[in-house]
Amino acid sequence: MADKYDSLKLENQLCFPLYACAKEVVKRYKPFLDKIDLTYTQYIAMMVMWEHKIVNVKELGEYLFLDSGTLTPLLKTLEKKGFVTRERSKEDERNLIVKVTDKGLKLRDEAVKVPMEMSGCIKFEKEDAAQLYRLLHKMLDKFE
Amino acid sequence: MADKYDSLKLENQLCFPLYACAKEVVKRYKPFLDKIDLTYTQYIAMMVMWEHKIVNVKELGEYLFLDSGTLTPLLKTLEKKGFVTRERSKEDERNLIVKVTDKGLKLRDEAVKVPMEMSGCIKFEKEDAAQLYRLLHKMLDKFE
DNA sequence: TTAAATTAGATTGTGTACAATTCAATTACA
DNA sequence: TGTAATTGAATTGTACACAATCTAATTTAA
Repeated sequence: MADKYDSLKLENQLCFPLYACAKEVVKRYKPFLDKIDLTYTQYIAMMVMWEHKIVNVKELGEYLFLDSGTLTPLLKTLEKKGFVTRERSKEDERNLIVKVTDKGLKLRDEAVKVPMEMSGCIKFEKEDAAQLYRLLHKMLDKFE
Repeated sequence: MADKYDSLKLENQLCFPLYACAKEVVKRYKPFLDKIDLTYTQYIAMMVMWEHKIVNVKELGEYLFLDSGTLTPLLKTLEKKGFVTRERSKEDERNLIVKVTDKGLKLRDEAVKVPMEMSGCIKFEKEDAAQLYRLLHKMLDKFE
């Protein structure tokens, strides 16, 4: 039953379950992230901010694999919500310095609930999760 | 060095490499898909069309994990490009029947090059790819 | 059999993603 | 030193993605 178009079947793709899984997982974050007024992309941006406190847009983009076209409006939104501040660097005015605010830091105490709630929602065996984590990072490494 | 916020570190997430990998892979399809005038989402939609020839929007959405809000404009675009036709079912006018056209079928002969070109682009060992495929489908299964 | 419930798509509004371009600041170098 | 090249963000335009809502067609059940 093999034919020359087998490589175009959805079930023979690796990219498709990757694409679909990522979407489905992000979708399942929504009800929990709604409670702390963040979208998924804003949430991972805040993860970087919580850990590093101060970054510029370029660094943030490298952490998140996102460019200024995505980050500029996203950071303006986070600024409007009061979670970060944005200002040009004095040493090099090309750099935009993003800082987490007190309000942003307070949000962290709410956000710690999210990973807990999610782990209750997606039941994936520890072994499998570890394997998946390893393989995805192995792939990501090839992209840098 | 463990603290109560460890669960919020980017490096401790499973969702993030999933999200980032999916994006990076789709991005790498672009130069090849440009040559056949398809976006990634249009490409996977055409995969379903090449295999099934005729589907309605609901079925297509179930294959692709997408809803009408995404598919309606996407199918209109594919119709404009001449790759599919859209018409209401006579038996049940709620159903919109999507059919691949001759031009759409011809495109398949160009599209078979894409998986080949991609496999040359992303070098992932067969063993790892198989593992990753298995784990992603295992996760997708939990979402249905 | 007709009013209520359900179903399939379409529409609207918000928020990404990203390629391509622009702009201003800085750096390199002829 | 002054011009060219580079760099970091912002902007523009296109295309998703999806929640929420709407509409029309069909099914259900009283």
